[in-house]
Amino acid sequence: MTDLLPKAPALPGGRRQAVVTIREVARQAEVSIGTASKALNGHGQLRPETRQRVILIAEQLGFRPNDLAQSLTRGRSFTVGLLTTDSYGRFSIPLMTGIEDALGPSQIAVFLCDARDSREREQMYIRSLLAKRVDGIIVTSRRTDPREAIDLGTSDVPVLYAYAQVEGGNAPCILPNDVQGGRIATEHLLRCGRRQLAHITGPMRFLATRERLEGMRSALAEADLPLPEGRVLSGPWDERWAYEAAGKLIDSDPRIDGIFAGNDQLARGVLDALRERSVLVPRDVSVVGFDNWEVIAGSTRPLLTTVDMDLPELGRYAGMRLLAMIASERVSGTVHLPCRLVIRESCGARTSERRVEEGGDATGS
Amino acid sequence: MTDLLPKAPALPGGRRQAVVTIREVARQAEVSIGTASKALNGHGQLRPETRQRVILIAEQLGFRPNDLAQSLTRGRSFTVGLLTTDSYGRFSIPLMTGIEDALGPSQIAVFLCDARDSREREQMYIRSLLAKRVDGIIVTSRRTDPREAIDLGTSDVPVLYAYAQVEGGNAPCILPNDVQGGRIATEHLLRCGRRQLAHITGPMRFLATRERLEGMRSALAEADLPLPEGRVLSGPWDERWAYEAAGKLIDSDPRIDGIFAGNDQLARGVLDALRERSVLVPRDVSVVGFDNWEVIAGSTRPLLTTVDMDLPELGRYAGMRLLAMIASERVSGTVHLPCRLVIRESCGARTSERRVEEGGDATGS
DNA sequence: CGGCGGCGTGAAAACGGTTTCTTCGATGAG
DNA sequence: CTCATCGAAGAAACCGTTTTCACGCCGCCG
Repeated sequence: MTDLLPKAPALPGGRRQAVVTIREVARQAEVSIGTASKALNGHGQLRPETRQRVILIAEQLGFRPNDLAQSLTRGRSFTVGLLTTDSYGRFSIPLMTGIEDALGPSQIAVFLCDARDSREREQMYIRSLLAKRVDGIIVTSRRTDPREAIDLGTSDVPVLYAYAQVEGGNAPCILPNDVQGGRIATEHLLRCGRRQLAHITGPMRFLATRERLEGMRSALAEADLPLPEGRVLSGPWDERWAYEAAGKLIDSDPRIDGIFAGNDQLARGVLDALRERSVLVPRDVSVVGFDNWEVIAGSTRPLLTTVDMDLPELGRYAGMRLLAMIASERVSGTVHLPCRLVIRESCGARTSERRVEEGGDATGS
Repeated sequence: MTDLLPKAPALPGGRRQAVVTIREVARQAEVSIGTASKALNGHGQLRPETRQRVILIAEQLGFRPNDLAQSLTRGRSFTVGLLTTDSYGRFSIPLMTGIEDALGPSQIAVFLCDARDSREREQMYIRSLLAKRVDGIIVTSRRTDPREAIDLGTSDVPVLYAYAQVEGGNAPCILPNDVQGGRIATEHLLRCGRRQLAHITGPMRFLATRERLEGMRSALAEADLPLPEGRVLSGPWDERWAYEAAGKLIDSDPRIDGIFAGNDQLARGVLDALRERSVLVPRDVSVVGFDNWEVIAGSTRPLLTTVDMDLPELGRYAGMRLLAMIASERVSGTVHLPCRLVIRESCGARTSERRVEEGGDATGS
């Protein structure tokens, strides 16, 4: 009599597992479990009539196959982990958006784990992801400096680094092309007729800082323009520092007519300093930022022209590559994706014509 | 002929599942699978010697139990889903931090899903979470206006709304106390000796906007001060609008000595407008913001005194309640958690003494 | 009319664990 | 010396689903 009751498994308390299993579907459709499975998955050869009947019953009952059981037999979980140290979500959320877009069609879900810059938390998450038998792991971060590879133990789950890279080795990494980003920012300033350029940027210990500067240098070199030491100011990623630095710079060197800021926050500080000195942007000086962080670039006066790393696209690309790795293709090496310029008001371009400047193609290395 | 292909082997290609199973552990430890399981989980009665041997072998082999299999027998997955529509991560990431803190000790992992404001995506994620047999779902959003309840079909998985609420019904919701937040902001202005207060805030269709205003009104009423209609300006959540609004306001009504802004972005616009008019903050006018969004509040001049909703704490609280629900406790009704004031420079308080003002206790409703 | 080859279906073995039920031997009490 | 007891371990059922394999039935051909 009561032996029909599911005998309340591990769930403490008395909550009933209202979930309907394939057993129940099979019973009501008066077929075997195996047949029900085939009917629902479009496999095997069944009489169309039978198949329809099973499907109908399943729908009526609101049957949803248990992913856990499916994963167990399939040997994979249709899930990938996104491991991040970016606790603000500034980079990881747009990245995740792109990854989901790439993985969605394959029915793969993405699991975001925030390691909060702690080695132990990271290791904990890795173990958890491996235990969940994820199909792959994407590692991302708050900046693109090389980091250690994650430790997978004996597992051979595909791992890919997106907006993050590994020191040495040839693990697959997807990165924005900071050099090209610095170059298009500079080229845009030149195209606006600016010749006396300066750079206000973050600490030189960051790879991104150095690469953006390198891009600027190369663009200037092509135009046969110098970049005197005094016009490259490196400090903390701090708006107030940029404000002060820009103030001093423009006071001591009023000929400057174009400033490339290492990120949007710095650019904002620069704009403030200029405005307070009644230096008009973009009439007197053009300013370009980096990041296209909407909350900043969309509210400065004037609106900020800035470089966009297109993180969603980077995520999509990463997703595609991970898919290939899951399909056992050997993927390795670093790929740099181009940045694009988002033109707003701070360089003097017509705001009506809100174009986007593309850089080169993706380049392997 | 190709009708044999669809059987798409779980793992395409030849990647070897290098993972060691409990079978392998049992074999090498020369015990049965059941015994191995007991040894590793501290169950059953085994000779200490046997138990140790199994554990040792398991460690050597780097054995990690397959969560999928465990979840299948246990009937639960030790995973909860965090469903958000906040594509910036501005609210969901801090919230997630708190949730993880609360759930971590119970070995429960958190799955962040970004529905991106699309009903279909949301439904898709819900189905996916249910299929993964999550132990619970926390719904969050970008704003706290009531929304529809999510549709779980026949499932009875515990659902909790954090920084989000459901219209009607008595689903469990955890919200910041915007009224109290508005009140402590106003009280602080009063404590700084300000008497001619104004409010620059977002659209009145947002619940948060109305509640913060209500809090301001109640604080002023207690102090027997009026809040004339003309001193409450409602517009878009847009820094530039606030900049212009504050400018006009202060021009037309120079007696104003305190401004409470509906969020930090608006506060920033206000500060800019005042600075351009050489109105000194905090000497002439005090300004309080709302949100304590570090990227803004930490870089205004002067640094912004603002209300913090303490999302991580809200998350922790939500996590605790969800835990109770998972343990089959009946939890319902809305809970409001207090906001706190983060004192920086924009109100004239000593910056050295960086205190935090607490509001009342949590209040059920 | 008897084998034969589909077709449609059910039975059963996986997947990797947990848990209950047995079994078996050693021990202590009567 | 016998029997009940207990400790330690193995056997087996189970979780929900997929997939392989075997089986019965049908019509067809010879």
